[in-house]
Amino acid sequence: MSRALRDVPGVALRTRERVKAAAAEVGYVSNVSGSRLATGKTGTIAIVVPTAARWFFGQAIAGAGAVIRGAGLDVLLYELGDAAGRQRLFAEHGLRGRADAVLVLSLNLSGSETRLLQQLGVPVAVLGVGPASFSSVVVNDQLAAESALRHLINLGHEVIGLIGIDNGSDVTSGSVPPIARVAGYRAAVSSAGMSLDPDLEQLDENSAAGGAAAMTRLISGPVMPTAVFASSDEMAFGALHVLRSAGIRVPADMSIVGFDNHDFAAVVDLTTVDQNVLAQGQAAARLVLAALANPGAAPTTASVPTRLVIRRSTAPPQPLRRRLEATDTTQN
Amino acid sequence: MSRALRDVPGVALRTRERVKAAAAEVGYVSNVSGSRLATGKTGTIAIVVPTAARWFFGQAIAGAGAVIRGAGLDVLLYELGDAAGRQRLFAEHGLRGRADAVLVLSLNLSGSETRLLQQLGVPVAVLGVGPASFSSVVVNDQLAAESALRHLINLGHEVIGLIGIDNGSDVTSGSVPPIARVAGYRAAVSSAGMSLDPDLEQLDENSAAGGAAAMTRLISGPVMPTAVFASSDEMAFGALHVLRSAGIRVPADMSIVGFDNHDFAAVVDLTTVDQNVLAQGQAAARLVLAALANPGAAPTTASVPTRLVIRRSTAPPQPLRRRLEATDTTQN
DNA sequence: ACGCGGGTCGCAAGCGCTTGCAAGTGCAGT
DNA sequence: ACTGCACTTGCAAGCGCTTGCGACCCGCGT
Repeated sequence: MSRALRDVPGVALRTRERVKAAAAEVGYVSNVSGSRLATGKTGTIAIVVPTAARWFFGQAIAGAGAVIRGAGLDVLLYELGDAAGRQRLFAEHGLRGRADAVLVLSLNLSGSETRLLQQLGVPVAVLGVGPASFSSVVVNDQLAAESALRHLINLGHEVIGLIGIDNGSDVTSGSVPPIARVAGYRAAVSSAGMSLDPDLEQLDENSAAGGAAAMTRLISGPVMPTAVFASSDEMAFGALHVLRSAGIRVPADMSIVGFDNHDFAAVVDLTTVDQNVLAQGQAAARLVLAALANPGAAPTTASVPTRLVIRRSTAPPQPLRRRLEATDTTQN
Repeated sequence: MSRALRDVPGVALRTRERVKAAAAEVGYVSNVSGSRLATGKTGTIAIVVPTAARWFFGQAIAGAGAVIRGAGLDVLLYELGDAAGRQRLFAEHGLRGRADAVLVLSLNLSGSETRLLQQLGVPVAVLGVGPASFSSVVVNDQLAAESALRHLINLGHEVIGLIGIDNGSDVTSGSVPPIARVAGYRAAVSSAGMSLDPDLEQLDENSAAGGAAAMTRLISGPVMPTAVFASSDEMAFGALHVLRSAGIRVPADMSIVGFDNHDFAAVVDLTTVDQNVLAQGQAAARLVLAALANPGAAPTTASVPTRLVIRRSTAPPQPLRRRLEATDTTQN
């Protein structure tokens, strides 16, 4: 008897126990498909993500997954992979009926994608800025970037470069942060009375290679900054590599601050803005669980705080001084 | 008519088209739960993994996921998280009826866990060494470690340290490689006519912090090695950090080689053993798909080749020379 | 023109579970 | 001892899909 196994009221305690004992004896396990059909619920939440192979998404998946599993639900993982994969998932009815809710991690949803998600008829929450019709968890990227910049400004830096994220046409990348972080950079620089210089803003793809390329452009440009704000730690890592190869010492010759607090930021002593991605994932999952529990409710927006983590990649600018020999280019 | 939509033979072409057109018009999408109940297949493969938040598993999930999705199946992600989560998944019938097959990534399965998986009655494949009853994809860790060691030996190193993985009681860690890599280290050292010294073998948890701790012990031990083999890149990163802080230059004063070819190995110029984790994930998925297509078949073992990637963290040992000033401890 | 057979079509019987409901049980009140 | 009520129990009707099978249609051969 189904009611006994599921602890539904309306069954005498004795009967319940008898039934459970019998079930255990035979090794009976209720068939999931049957109950899904009968109830219409799948007990599953879909997580849609560009790829699981990048740090940010790994963190977010782990955070969200823990909360979802804690609620007794399963997680169905959809990695978009590339544009074709993205198309496939959204265009066909790839998600229909497979999950009770969906969690979209850091994707710039197009209008039609938003519409398709709505037509699914299940709660949707997004990580990052998204359509107003969905719950979302955000980080104040602009403010966070500004705080990083103020740190550099307070140290006395007057020529500060930007390494920004240029998503280009890459579907595996995130959403709005790129712009917001650039805006934070500009706001802080301007309000410190310094002028904005396009040569000091170098955008590239969000990766170590992109960061390296951007830094290369900065240190070979018309004005050499004494400090650089990188929009992601991965880009900062690439930038550090270039600096090391070029014999430019950090932080003596150049300060650098990143964004993320990636696991390896501590390993390379990178000052960075900590955005707790794990917590963001958890918050997003909680939002979607709340929507599931209370279907009528209006979409909510949760905000996760950031904080600046100061390590040893930032220091006051060195006043005109002769450059030491770069004896250590190969040092790690 | 179900047969028309699914392109099952036995339906006239004209009828099929008519049905499809009508379905499209009404926006009809077949109910997944219904078909699952009727067919007994879920169209889903479960991936069991300690956590999605680490590089290795992110890569493996992405690799396996791409193949699974390519076959038109969904992936259900189970992260163990901790011992309790592991217990929960295996002990209760957490997986029963939810997936047509399961892929276990890098877990040392206990006897009872193996038995429970077998009782699921679905194909199981594992990434890493596992029970003979399951298909598996492996890497020859010992040979790979030996090749790394031979590289150091050929460079002329005669005192080579080991930073090894000590899983301790951590469930979120992997399987057999720790031992195999240590064995490779010992085999190569011995066969080069050098003697093994317990002080040169430092085990710690597989993380940057663990690598740092192990390296600290090595450079403060009774014999100072001129080269070190680290069993994972993450440990090597931590080790590099310690060396930099200590003013020990790489590779001038100390060579170091890692294992993994982690995304950031290139960024820190780390010589390392590339084990194509993405390919391992793909291979594991293919194994499980094959088992699904051909239920009777005996378990297979696929082997993924490794290769040594030489970067700038290894060089011949410097013969007795005076140590330069460590002016650059803060450099990045 | 009639019969036959290959090819289609549509009905209906499940798949295993949930749940409303009628029947049944036991106990307290009269 | 009988009636009434609250609580249990077990039955049966779906949930939406797949699939075996009988009914049917049409065109061919005789």
